[in-house]
Order: sequence, then C-alpha cells, then structure tokens
Amino acid sequence: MKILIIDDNVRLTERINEKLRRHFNFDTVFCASDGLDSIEQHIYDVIVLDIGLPDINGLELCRLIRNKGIHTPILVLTGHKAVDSKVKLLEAGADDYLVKPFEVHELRVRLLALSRRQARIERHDVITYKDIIIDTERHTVIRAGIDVKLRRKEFDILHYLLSNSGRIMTREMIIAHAWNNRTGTWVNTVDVHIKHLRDKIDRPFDEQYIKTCYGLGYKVDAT
Amino acid sequence: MKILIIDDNVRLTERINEKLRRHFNFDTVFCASDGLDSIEQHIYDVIVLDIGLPDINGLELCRLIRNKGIHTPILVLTGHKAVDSKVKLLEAGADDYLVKPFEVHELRVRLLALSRRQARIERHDVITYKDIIIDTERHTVIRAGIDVKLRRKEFDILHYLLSNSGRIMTREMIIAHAWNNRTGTWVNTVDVHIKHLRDKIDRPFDEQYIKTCYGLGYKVDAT
DNA sequence: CATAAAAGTTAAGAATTAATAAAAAATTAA
DNA sequence: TTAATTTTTTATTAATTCTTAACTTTTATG
Repeated sequence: MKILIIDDNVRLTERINEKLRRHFNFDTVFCASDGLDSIEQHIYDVIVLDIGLPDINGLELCRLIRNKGIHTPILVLTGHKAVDSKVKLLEAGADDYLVKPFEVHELRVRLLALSRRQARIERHDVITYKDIIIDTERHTVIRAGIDVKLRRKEFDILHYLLSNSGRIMTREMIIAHAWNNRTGTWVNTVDVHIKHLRDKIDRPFDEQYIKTCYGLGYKVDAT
Repeated sequence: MKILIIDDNVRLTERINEKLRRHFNFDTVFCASDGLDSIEQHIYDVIVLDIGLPDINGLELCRLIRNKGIHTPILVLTGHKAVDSKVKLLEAGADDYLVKPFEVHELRVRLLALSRRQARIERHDVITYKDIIIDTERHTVIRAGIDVKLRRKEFDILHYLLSNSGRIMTREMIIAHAWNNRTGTWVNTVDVHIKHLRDKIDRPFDEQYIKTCYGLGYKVDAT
C-alpha cells in the first residue's frame, strides 16, 4: 500500500513514518511542487496533504491534482482551527480530512478506509504489450502464453518500460521510478536488472523487445 | 545539460566539477553580480547558488533573478545551521535547497530532478525539415519515411543545423553546441562527424541538405 | 594553371558505455 | 534466530562511439 504524504512538518511526517511503516509504504515530500512530481511518477493508493504548504495552498493543490485527471483518494490534514468548511474541501476534490492534532492510529484507520474504497472501484491494472500481459495486482507476467516469474525490481522495470513504450527511458528515470527517488543507490544496478529481465522475458523468445539506446537508456518500441 | 554555479567556495565548486563533469556542463562564478551577468548571457537548465555570497545574500539574488522574468530552476545551498526556513527560500523563488555538507551524488539527483521538471514543460520537441522528422525525446530521425539511426554526436549536430536552417553555422558554433563548450583539443572532429552524418542522412537520398560554405562552416537551406 | 588553404576521407586506437559474472550485502520468509 | 531469496556491488569483458592524424581531394585566388 503506497501513500504519499505532502507536508512540511518533519516532526509529524517522521512520527507517522515510524509508527505506520509496517502497514504502509510512505513517500514523503515537503512541498506541493515535489508532490506533483511524485504523483506523476508513481501510482499511490492515497495522497495525504497538509492544508498549509509552503508553496501553494492545500486546497489549490487538490484541484491541481484532480485537474490532471488523477482520482487517487486525497486526505487533507487541516490545522486545528482551520474552519475551511468541509464543503470547501470536498469541492476541491478531497475525499476526507483529519484535524490536527490527531492520533496516528486515527490516521491509519482513515487510510485503510480510503484505500479500500478505491480498491473497490478500481479494477485490476492489466497492461498488454504485443504477446506480453502483465497484471499489476497479481504481479504476474505472461509472454506468449507462458508464465514468466519476475522479481520485484524486474517487474517494476518491465512495467515502467512497457507503459512508456516508444520512449527512451534513461537510467535515472528508471531509478527514480523503481526505487522511489531514493538517493544513494545506483551504479550499474539498472543494467544488472535489465540483464536478468532480458534473460527471462526476452532471451527465451524470438523477438527481443528491450532495446538499448547507447549512451541514453533503454526502450521498448511503440506498439 | 547546462548548470550555473554561483559560489565562492572554490574547493567545493572544483569538487563538484570534477565529480559531475561527465553528467553536466558547469559554468562557475564566484559572486552574485558575475552570476547575473552569466544568467543574462546564457540559458541554463539549473542555477545553483550559495546562500552566503560575498556581495549579496543568496535569497536576495533569487528574487533579483525572478524579477528579471527568468524561470530557470534554482537550487540553493544553505549552511548546515541555516534556519532560513524552506518557506522563505521558496518565497524568494528557489525551487529546491540542499544543506551543506552534502554528498555530490545527492546534488546530482537534485539537479536531474529539477531539470526534468523543467523539461517536462517545454519538451515534445519535434523538428521537421522537408522530409526529415527528428524527435528529441525519442532520439529518432526519419527521412522520407525511413528510419535513420544516428549516433549521439551526429544527432546533436543535425538537430543544431536543422533548428538553425538558413544560417551558416561555424565549426566553433557547432562545437560549442554539441560539445557543451568543452575546452580542449579538437581538430577536424566536426568534419568527421559531418561526413558520417552525410553518409546516413544525405547520400542515400536524392537531395543533399547539408551544404558546406567554404571557409565558413556548414548550413542547411531555409525551408 | 599553380598554389595554398580548406574540406573530405579513411582507418586505427582511445575513450566511453554496456553486458556479464560472481561475490557481498540486504531483505524476506520460515 | 537461521535459511532462502533478492538486491547491490565490484570487477572484468565486450561493444560502440569518438577522436586523432595522415592522406586525398576540392576550392578560391593570383
């Protein structure tokens, strides 16, 4: 379960992270613009945002997100005195709100509720590319009718390449996606995973889909 | 990728230069006024500035840059104790900040993120010239419907010539563009690349687009 | 038409980048 | 916790691209 928190109160975000780490997988950013970046690069189950962000107002951010056609549930954290009426919040596209200060446990309950609501609406995310069928939910990959067992990183990278078919993805982009922008990791790690991926998804078959663009990155041709 | 660093700590700027030379093309100046000069003369992908400059404060410089109507992403380097809140920085027009001391690798990640954010806005860079279509993002070149596979330098040079069609481009200009002003040796390197380029993009076709202007440089006629 | 300067051609080797293998570290499951 | 698995690092090899430099051809000009 992937949650994005947009809040510049480090003490709070760290507390949340610490206490709910085992239940959710958090990405944390401190301003709206970073938040939008993350939202464009990942698919989250819930977005949690503070109403008082350093760059733009949380309500405004809600609208921006919705205008992008992103329907991920949004939970807004409002200051204890913030009387921005609930109506306003919902109009902006928020799904729920929580008044600070709150118990972390309370947050957990809300997050579960929101993500469950979404899960019911959203059906399986299945991507197909030529004779490949990948199912995000079941984490399965089939090529030409036969099951291919991929490890997580391999799966993430394949998913990323296929859903961006036709475009060259640089190693940096791949890292940013499959490693959640985590800094520090890198070398030729991507190359190694690509090798393993190819061994499983390409080598055993006739056509090789994963192309390397020398000096640039990797790509898969447009369908 | 062109980066301007405004920082009077020579030890730091040299370390950055050394370690990231292969990834970015750095211009370095040591004070705000020189910085402003550079900013007016070049287009940078990211501006990195120290908050404690010898002449004026980094925050102030941020505001000056923004007041000029320049929207290049700005990354501010703050001292480890600098409690100038992030909000202040962002209000001044900065896009991100990094607390010293930092890992050079961390800087690299931030620079990539910032430049990418910018690039997303002004990308979709497809240039057409007669029967040539070149797509910067996909790094593809098509002439008369058939795919032409170019290497990086060839691609850069072609892109440069086509986007300046009608104008004569000197070898110096071409080098400045495709080699990021890298100082050092060159001889007839441009000529060699032009030859390869012609072999691929011109020779196999009827009309030869790349004209040489004796004693001056190369050009492609205006459309 | 002779000449010098500029541009074109070629091929070798330098440098960069990618692929691979195997060991080490980290994570996850039992 | 230990064992099993996955991920990351390191080192080595392979492949591709870039640069150099010697040599040939073309061009402008007296």
